Amino acid sequence: MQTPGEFVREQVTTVRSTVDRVAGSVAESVAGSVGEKPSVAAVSSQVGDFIREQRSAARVSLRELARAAGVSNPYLSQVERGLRKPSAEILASIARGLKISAETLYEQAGILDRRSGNPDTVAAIRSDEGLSERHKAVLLELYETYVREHRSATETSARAAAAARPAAASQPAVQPRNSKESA
Amino acid sequence: MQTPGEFVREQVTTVRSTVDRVAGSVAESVAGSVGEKPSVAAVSSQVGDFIREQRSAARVSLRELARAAGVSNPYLSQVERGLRKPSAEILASIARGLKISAETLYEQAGILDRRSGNPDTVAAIRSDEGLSERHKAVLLELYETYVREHRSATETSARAAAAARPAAASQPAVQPRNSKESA
DNA sequence: CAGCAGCGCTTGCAACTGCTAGCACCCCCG
DNA sequence: CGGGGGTGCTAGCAGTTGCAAGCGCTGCTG
Repeated sequence: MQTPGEFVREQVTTVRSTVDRVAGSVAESVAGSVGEKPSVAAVSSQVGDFIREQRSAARVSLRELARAAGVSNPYLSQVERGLRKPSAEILASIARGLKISAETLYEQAGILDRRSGNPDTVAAIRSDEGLSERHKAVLLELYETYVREHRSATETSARAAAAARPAAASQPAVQPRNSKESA
Repeated sequence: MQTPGEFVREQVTTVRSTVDRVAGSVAESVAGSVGEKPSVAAVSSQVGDFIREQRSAARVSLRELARAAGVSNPYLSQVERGLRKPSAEILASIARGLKISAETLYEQAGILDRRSGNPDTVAAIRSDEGLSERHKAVLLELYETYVREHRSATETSARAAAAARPAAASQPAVQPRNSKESA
């Protein structure tokens, strides 16, 4: 029987080989939704629709929002109708005008991927100076993977305890073994 | 002892960096008189410097990164030198090529606010309720491994820097090792 | 009725982004 | 020496972004 330390070490080794594969898709998980030209048009329309929704909800005219945001109203109109694809700076300005977070619009625009997990943990890893940027990216990706697993495992076990184990085997090399060890 | 070629190369490098510094301050003082521009120029230079650093750390040529990122190498060169301000999409592509998260580059570019995290990554992971205990252990082990690697790379770089000081090779030779180990 | 204020949108343009073609330089080989 | 491979950068250009000037429409007022 393995000691806990050995078990962890083995996991780390397994994780290492997985991490190399995962690392290649790290920024892709963020950029993937921005990569393909076809979806760009849809995304422009999405953020435009979203802006219009928020503006309507706030009962603000296009000109009022444009003024508040510091952008031209014709341009804002074009953005809302998906005719133009605004830069991040413009999105941030519009967010300010709408009194919502810029990240919200970035996500709608497909610029920023929604992060799972605890923002504090994410921020801790991101700001840790003892890590290289690449290692940060790898840890964050793994962290998110685990959080998603934990979440789905929690939901699955809430539904049917018997089905919980097979469902946990949906993730790559790491989780299956983990699952086996606990069984 | 330096060869004549090395000496000339060193001189050219020195001249280059001087010119860049002077050019940078010129652009800054010009932009400063326009009001908003200064911070934009500074930010463009910041993300460009950061990209160059990460690229050097990864021991990747400009062309290789450009290829990996799917952007043109002249454009990447201009971005690194702060001559152009890339869109979020381009930043995400570059991040993918560098195998780091896009958010990192967004932060450097001033598009995304940096969230100050818990200074203690270990504590953050430990107290994260979105993780199972096993996953916490795995993440922490990996984290420690990475920190150790980073630390030894830093120490190696400190030694290498001392040895390399006469050659004045402020360029990478140091961190590539880190990159190799993680790759 | 005309005039005014508001609404959102059209049009043309300057500035910018990201690219291609090519340059200058370096190193190595036959 | 010339040729090949690599490096990073220059210059010109097409397409895009964000703007200003202006349009057409609606409702209200004297």
